[in-house]
Amino acid sequence: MTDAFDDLAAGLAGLAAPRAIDPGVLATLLSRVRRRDVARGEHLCRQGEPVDSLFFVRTGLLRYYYLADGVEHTGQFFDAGMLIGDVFAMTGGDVALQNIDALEASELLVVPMAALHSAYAADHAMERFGRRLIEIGMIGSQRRTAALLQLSPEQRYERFVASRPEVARRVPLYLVASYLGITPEGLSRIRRRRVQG
Amino acid sequence: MTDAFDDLAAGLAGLAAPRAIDPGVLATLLSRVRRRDVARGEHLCRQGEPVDSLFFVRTGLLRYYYLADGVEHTGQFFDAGMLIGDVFAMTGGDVALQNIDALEASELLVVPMAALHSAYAADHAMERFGRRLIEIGMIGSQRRTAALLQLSPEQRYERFVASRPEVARRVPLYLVASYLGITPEGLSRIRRRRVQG
DNA sequence: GTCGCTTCTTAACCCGGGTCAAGGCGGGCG
DNA sequence: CGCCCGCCTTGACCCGGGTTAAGAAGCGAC
Repeated sequence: MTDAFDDLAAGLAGLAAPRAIDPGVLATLLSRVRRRDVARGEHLCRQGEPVDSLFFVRTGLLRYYYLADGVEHTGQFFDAGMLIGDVFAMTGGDVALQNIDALEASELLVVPMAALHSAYAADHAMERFGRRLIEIGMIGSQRRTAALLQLSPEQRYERFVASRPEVARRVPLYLVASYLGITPEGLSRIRRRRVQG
Repeated sequence: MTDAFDDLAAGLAGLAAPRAIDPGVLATLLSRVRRRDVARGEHLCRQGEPVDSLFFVRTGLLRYYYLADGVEHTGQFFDAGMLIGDVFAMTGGDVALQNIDALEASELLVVPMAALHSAYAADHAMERFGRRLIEIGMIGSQRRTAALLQLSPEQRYERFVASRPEVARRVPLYLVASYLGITPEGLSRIRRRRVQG
């Protein structure tokens, strides 16, 4: 499982690295991490159903989305190096509020929530690390809210392409539309305007 | 400062109460909490400026908002019993990304971030409590994102009134509009439709 | 009382994106 | 090879909310 640690450590290097975490606690946590390969289209969880893990994306691309009267609304995309999980389910909610599926064949590391909670309980520094992770996610979530409030669909599209060009290339446009909160037809028109005007 | 503790404890009772937190650590934290009364319209922080505290709302009503080319977009309202603070500034970002102001004359408890971080460092259970707080905020933020993605302004208004009737009564409509992501005129039309039919 | 400010509403016009319906295109599979 | 299906685009029409401009109601200050 050393390679799992390397990937996780590398992926999380941008955050305050887990320096002070007790090596034994970390080893125990990592020993419970499993690899999992998922095919494009495969679901890791569905809203209303119980989940017991969160996922580290080693390669590939995933998203979480909400389903409202037949329409999918994409919350966020996750590519290599990111952690994806249902926060509600992770914090005692037991069932997921979101759906998570793979947009490409992906290679994941599966972190059992029970193992994570054990690690939190066993080591203060680990708990702190978890707090930082959520805080960073919270800032991203608030930024997304701000974007939805203050930008037009067209501006959101430009900003999305500018900030995540890699993801924008790999994701089909109808999913980009569902992330921007518009229809595929709407996005198509926006793109045409950009080429012509 | 006992009354400060009571209020905080009562306000946070809905969360996993801070039972296991070391009494000494808690006492030290609470000893550094100060009361502050703010007038309607007063700002607690502005985007781009440093902040060093977060706030517990004892009475009154506040909000945070973003300013984009002269237009205010309200992120969330906070009334009695809630904690309000700029997460980015609270996590090493140093300056605020948000503006916070009082919509009514309010009575606050001011928690210095330095004191909070000391308490986090001093006690594992306190750190965990902080993690839970952020997690709960994160779930709320994701719910808000989902609402903006999948509901029309009209639906968002209905849902807002249904879920926070107290706040809806106390907040001027032009601020409700800025929370819903529409203009006061737009909200006015929505309300008229609802009355007529 | 009245001046002035804030808040809310109304009306007219505009426009972006939703909706519906149709068609194009490329790639996988039989 | 040819078919089908997933993905994308286009066009026509509609409609909600933005924009602009104006005015009404409430209310505090003087």
